[in-house]
Amino acid sequence: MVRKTKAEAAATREALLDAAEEMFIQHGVARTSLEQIARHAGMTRGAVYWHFKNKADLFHAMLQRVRLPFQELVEALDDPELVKKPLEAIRLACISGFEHLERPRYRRVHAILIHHCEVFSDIDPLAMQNEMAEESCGALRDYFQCAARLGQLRNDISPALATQLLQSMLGGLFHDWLRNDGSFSIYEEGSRLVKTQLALMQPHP
Amino acid sequence: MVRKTKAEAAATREALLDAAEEMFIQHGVARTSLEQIARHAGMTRGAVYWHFKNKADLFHAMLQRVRLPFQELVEALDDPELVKKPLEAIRLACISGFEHLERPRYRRVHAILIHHCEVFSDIDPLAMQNEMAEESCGALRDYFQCAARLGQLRNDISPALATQLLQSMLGGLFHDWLRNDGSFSIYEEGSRLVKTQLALMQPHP
DNA sequence: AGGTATCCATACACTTTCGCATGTAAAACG
DNA sequence: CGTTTTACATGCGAAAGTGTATGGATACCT
Repeated sequence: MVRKTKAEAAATREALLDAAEEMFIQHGVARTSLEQIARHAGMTRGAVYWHFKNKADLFHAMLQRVRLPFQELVEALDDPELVKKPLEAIRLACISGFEHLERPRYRRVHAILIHHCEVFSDIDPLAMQNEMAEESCGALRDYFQCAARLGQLRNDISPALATQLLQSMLGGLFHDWLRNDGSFSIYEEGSRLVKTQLALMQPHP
Repeated sequence: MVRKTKAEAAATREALLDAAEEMFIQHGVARTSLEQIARHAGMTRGAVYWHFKNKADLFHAMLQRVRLPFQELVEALDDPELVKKPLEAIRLACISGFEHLERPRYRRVHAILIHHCEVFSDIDPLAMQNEMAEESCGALRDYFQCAARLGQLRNDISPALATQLLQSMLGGLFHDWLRNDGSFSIYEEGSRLVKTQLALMQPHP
């Protein structure tokens, strides 16, 4: 059995990516050979080299399956009332993000990107992380500025400062969660932390 | 010239560790060979294998040069008045920690541990990070509990929640700082963030 | 002063991995 | 239905890295 139908070929490609995820998170990116990935998917290296140029190309393809931009999380809420309550919009967007992250594939790939891969050849994971951080940070800032204009932010805290506080808190929580192998629910913990932090930032009643 | 005096031998050992730091942070741990480390220090692999058992042993020795426990930071303050002001103790300890981290060697090694190394053979960087996180987290919790007893913490925020908030914020800031290659001062940014966050947690005047 | 342990360079064998070249049977296409 | 292309498996050469064995010159000790 050699030649497969087009659907089967696409399935083996996905299977290779799945196998790569599991091997990467178990042994690290650098320590897993293309042979191990292929064998774990029930294939040989020939399949890998047919679907991907090399390990960097495979790695890049793996990341493409989990991209989630922050702005889309807010837009997905699709509630016109939220323009009047930007802090609430932030809270709901964070919760939505937590839900996404708890899906196994998202958790695995982000854990790989942050904890299980070094710089190699084509790919610079730190640059990718910076890119994602900058993106969400910019969106956050917009909403905090909106909140400040509406008087829904303590006036002794600038929008920029509020952004940094929340951004750092989210990042720290995210890293803790990944580092502890998802031993707690980032959805529950994150919801509590974000709710508390945003409450602290609101003006006194 | 082969046999060196004991002081010279110790110097070459340090030089090897210095070279390892630079190569690790530049190319990642897995992608740098012992040959590269030795050549960069003006030696050959023979010197490396004399001073260290293998790469994992060298890596471990590199980490031993920068260990800094959180509790010692507080004790180093050595101000008896601080037992009455636990939040201030936390703030000063964080600032002291930031000062340590800005020293180039500390920054380099932590960046390597967090961003430039994968699990390999003997060493599990995630376990090390968890150990360090647990340690500082426990110390933080003690001080927040003390603050709660003294009525210096908002009573709608439990000490555990306050600990998680600050811990996450510090971790996120730390990662951002390392990821951005120290492009901003963690001392200045961190001082502002910690000061603001602690102020938010205090009861209304 | 002589012997020995130290400190490091050099050389060699071995393993691992990569990239490519080739083989091949079935699916896709006209 | 014949031809071409696809979707892999297999095999080979080259390169890199590791661990160790050996050599040698000198600092250190008695």
